[in-house]
Amino acid sequence: MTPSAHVPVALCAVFRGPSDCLHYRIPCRFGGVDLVGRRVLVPLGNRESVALVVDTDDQVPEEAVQEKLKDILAVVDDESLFPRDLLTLCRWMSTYYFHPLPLVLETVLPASLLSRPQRWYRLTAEGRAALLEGSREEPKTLGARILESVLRHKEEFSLKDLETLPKGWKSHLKRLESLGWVTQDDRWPSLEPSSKTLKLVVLKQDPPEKRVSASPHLRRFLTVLRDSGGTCPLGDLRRLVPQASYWAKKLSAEGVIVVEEREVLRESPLAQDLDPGPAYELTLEQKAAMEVMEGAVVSPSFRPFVLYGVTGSGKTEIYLRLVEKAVDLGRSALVLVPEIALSTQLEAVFRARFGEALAVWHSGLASGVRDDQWRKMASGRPAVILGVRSAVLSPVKNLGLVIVDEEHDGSYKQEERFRYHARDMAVMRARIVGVPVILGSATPSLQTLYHCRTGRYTLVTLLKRVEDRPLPHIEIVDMRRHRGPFRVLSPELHKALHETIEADGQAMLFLNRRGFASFFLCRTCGSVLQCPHCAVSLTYHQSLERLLCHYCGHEEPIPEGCPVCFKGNMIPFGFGTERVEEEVRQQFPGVRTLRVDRDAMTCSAKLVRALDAFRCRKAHVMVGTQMITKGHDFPNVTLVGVINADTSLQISDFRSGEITAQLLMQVAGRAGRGEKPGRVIIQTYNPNHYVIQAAAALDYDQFCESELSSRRSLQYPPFTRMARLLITGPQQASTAHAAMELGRIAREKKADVESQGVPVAVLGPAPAPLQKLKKRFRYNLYVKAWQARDLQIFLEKVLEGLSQHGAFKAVSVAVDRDPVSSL
DNA sequence: AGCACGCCGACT
DNA sequence: GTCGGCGTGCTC
Repeated sequence: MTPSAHVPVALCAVFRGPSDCLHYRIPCRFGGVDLVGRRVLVPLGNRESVALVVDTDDQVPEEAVQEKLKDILAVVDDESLFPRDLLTLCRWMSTYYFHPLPLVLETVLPASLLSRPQRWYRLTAEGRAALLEGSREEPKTLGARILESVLRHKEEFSLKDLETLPKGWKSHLKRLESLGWVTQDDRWPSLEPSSKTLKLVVLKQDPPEKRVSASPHLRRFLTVLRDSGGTCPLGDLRRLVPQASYWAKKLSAEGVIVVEEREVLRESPLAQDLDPGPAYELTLEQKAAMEVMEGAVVSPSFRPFVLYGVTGSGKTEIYLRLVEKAVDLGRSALVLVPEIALSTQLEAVFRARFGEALAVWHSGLASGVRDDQWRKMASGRPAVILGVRSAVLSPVKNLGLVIVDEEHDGSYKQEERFRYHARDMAVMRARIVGVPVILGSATPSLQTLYHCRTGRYTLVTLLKRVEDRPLPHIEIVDMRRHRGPFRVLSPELHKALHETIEADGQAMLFLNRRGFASFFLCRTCGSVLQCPHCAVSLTYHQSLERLLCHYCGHEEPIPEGCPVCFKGNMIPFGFGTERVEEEVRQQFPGVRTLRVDRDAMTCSAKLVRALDAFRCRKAHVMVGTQMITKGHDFPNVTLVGVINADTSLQISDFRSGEITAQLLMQVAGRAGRGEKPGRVIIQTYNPNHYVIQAAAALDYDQFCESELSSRRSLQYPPFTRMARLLITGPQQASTAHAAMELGRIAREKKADVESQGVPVAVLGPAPAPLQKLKKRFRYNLYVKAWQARDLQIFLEKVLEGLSQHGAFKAVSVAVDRDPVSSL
């Protein structure tokens, strides 16, 4: 057949299929409808797969492809699953992050929408007769025998039921099929919303007063019902009124009430009621900030704003009012928060303000809840989405405003598989839709501040704390002067803790290291216990009495003696949060402590409870990691101690200074949020380091000034654009070889592109700081360019044809664009 | 990701 | 001699 240009063709991303999108013909019966964003069933090889139509007027590149075009078999959805802007964003991300579009879409869509129709099998009449005949010879393999037994006893079954069978059933099933003893048919997994029904009690008439006064439970039942406006979920009544079920039954039989069943979407389990709090007057500064940003919300246009406000300057109230504005105008708002900050006061505040319209989106959501949230948003009524990183990929329709709170936070960057930056994607999404985006922080990233200077972003500042609370007093303790037990709590910090507790205040101690001791060392041979899967030492956890790898989760018991020399004793070295807590307990008997880190806080509910307990002053001292630094407001905290300010400075990365400065400023911001003034003690071995000095002066601007100028002279981001190529493989030698080879290729292509006037740089390869992780060896190769598009061109050239290259057989190359971590 | 094809060890 | 192990390679 001659290839015809008139055949309509769809570009499809096949789920659980090849990493490139494939073309399929659109049969006439599907003509005239827009298939983009809908799922279709397509033939792939000898099977049928589910795919998402990504484009319909796509040009088929080669004639060779035209000849093998197959037809779309069926259209699955009645309408697009995606708001158009989200699909556009996905395609853009696929290109920018060098991540295959089908894989991007697989991470965006809930799992329930990815699955194929299931194949069901049943015995035919002929087959039943044959299998029940006694004289038939038993099949040889165990799998086949069990299969026959299943066939005899079960009416019908899917492939899933067979997965656990021992080998041999697959081929036997085929044989039975060819004999005509077994038939199969395909069924779609149920696509109905897996919602539950809510029983709603509606008051129809008032029962006679005499009866009501006779029963206190009935009286309460009616009071609650009336208080909630005559309509109340039965579940709520049950919780508040004894014997509610009995009365509901009785009253509905009498016609006093009606119980309606209504389908509801499951909610996030974190939903909780809270009163909206007193509406308060905005400060002059806040009003001015509102005025700058309001316009872009009212008549939407793409405008990036940076809300640079010191901790406690009231950024949240501005978010709330702008979101309110967008919702009032019938549009939706997307609010991104860092990982840890969810399930905190911010959620409560949003819940109180927006109630039903709020959808919470976080990684801990059960899959069913996530499916429902997806449907809720795709259905398109105006909503406020409050969520972590992945919420930037939520199918919110009719977006009117995007907010990224604490935009400098590292948790916006996904550090595995699909390494995207949610803050950058939030800006991109806002740009695609044409709406304003607000990046808020007390310590904006240098990249963001740089965009303000170049005029791409509009800077809005809040310099004053609400109610003019004073900034905390910062003290630096030179730890080089302290030995022995004072290495954990210096005499200065000890004294401050003592004074704080005496004065009935609360203290927070921060250390970004979990566990009791950082490593276990043999006194005789000096061996340090390492993780068998990663190139890191194991951390000693006293509470578990075990050694843990913080990177892969490996754990093992404490060895009796040294497993290397069999002579020495192992002793713990270095310290983490567990040890800090123990020191406090020992040095301050009777003082109540609370430890907040990943080990103590196994679920978000526990974290919420712990933070509430601390807020209610159930503990004097809270010891914790990153977790305690974000977004919490503890009015009674007057002392903040940074146990070791150097941990994040030691990271071998050009961003370590920026990260440390932000961390210290944020931690300091936790002190003195109430009426009492705050005090901050920073313990460090580098008291003269410019980052520590800047933090002590609470002068973030000054820090950024000097950091930016050094970044400029070193040609680092934000003045250049970087990408990291992470080479990993199961063998040391072949991975190292592939890394070298990639370096060679990159330098070869560098010459190519530079001859066309595209200046780029190649750095490395070098073993990654984490040389081995989860049984894989790791190497880094950095490339950089002065323009994003130049970097794109260069990366495309370098990666082109790598899969065919022999050195990359068992070795994979991951692209980490705009890397945040060098590990 | 599946599922083919294809080339080497333990069984009839 | 077969059955079946899982190593590469393609799927519009």
